[in-house]
Amino acid sequence: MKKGERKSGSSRVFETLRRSILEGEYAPNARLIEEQLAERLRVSRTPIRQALTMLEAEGLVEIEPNKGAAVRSFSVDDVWEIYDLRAVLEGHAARRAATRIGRDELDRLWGLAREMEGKDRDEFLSHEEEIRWLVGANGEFHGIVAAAGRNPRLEQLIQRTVQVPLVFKAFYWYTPHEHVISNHYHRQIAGALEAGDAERAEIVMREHVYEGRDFVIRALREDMDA
Amino acid sequence: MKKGERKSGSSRVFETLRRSILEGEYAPNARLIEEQLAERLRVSRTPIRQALTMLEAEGLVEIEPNKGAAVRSFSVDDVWEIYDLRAVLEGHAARRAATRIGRDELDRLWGLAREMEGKDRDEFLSHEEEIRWLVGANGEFHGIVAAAGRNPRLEQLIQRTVQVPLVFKAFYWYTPHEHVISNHYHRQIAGALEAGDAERAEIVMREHVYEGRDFVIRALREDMDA
DNA sequence: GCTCCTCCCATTGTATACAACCTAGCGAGA
DNA sequence: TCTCGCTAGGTTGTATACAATGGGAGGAGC
Repeated sequence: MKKGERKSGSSRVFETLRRSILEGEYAPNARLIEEQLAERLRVSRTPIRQALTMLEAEGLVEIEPNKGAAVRSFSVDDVWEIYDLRAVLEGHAARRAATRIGRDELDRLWGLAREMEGKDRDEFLSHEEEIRWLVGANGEFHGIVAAAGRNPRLEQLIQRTVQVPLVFKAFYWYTPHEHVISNHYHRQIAGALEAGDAERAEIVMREHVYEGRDFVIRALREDMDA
Repeated sequence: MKKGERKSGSSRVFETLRRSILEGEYAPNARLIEEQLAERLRVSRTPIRQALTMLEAEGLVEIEPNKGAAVRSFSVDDVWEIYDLRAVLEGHAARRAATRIGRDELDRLWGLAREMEGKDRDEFLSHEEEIRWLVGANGEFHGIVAAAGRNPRLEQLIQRTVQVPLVFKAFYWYTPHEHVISNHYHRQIAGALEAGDAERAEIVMREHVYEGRDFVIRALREDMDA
């Protein structure tokens, strides 16, 4: 028996649009016109509308009644808010995870931490591919911690809070220095979790998030000045 | 048709269904059949489907592909999860609110605290009406604190986390003793916020939430035994 | 009696037709 | 020139028709 859930058209549309938005294919504030999307994705407007409704709930698009949907834009204040939430939510997840995480999850965390440092990874990737890989690996790392908190609602909230277009863009701006810092925190987090030290896990995770926040905000300002 | 009603059909349907579910009009796990709802609410299936999609995002209904929507049910574990989140989210909101809340909001908090204690309230209400009033007042109290955290995303997360059918039911189970405790915490919270004591505001709010959690869990177990 | 198979119907998923609405653009009058 | 109002085109909101899915009743075979 396959684990596969039968994908209805609307959820395929939903996932497609979500990816496109997260990867920045649609610019912030770009209008999403139902008929255009329908034609592009070879479905009628019905599943498009359903997907847009779901995307609005996820906070990725904004729908104004009788005016339509647009890709949500994120101001510097929004970024600040988001990271404030991430610190609280992911910190709490880390705290819970410290007493709940399993051996296999810890192994995966250490493995990811090593790989993100460039070790155990000998394939040649283009810059674009490497970024994409890093986004995935980093996402998986944080996802494992979130899941190890063993509170599905918390996990979902984190998922929704983290998934914004900027996260993808941010990795383009990272310099080797930022990666070193980030990797350092990943090891610290894995260490605290392995030690079962809930207090330290939360603190370190929060610091990691704040570090990311400060960098992204700095980068955003520079980007705006340029 | 009355003038000034700008709301589209689907959002009216959404609000109607939401209220009904929150107030327990539809039992947990009850199937929500589109055509029945359509007939009852005098609209076609289209806005019904849209509303159901939104309700699923809010976590109030569960939609299984090709099988339809059902009112989501909440296990004891779910309740535990929810209150765990509430403690973190509302605690954080209270912390933030301590340095951001305004005079008028504080006044309203004190006013609500007094009213919930039965003071300044001389109308005669039936038990049903009183419960309904208390749910509203308590919701407003917590809503003000959440809003005073000045992070709209946090506020929204709290809203979605708090709004589950059980919250409404729980008030039916409260005895005078529980009300005394709850009111005591409300005063403590307002006091900490007025003093600008962020640390204490967070701690007291968390205690308040945990108090509620323990009571609801106890009540749920008794309810299941009976 | 038990299992399996098939068909049927209730219900959901999608497409399309139509109504309501918003906005841009033009022109008339002050 | 500026403002107001009107019309037209484009887009969203809703209704309806049709296709696809799933589950259950009932019968055939053992």
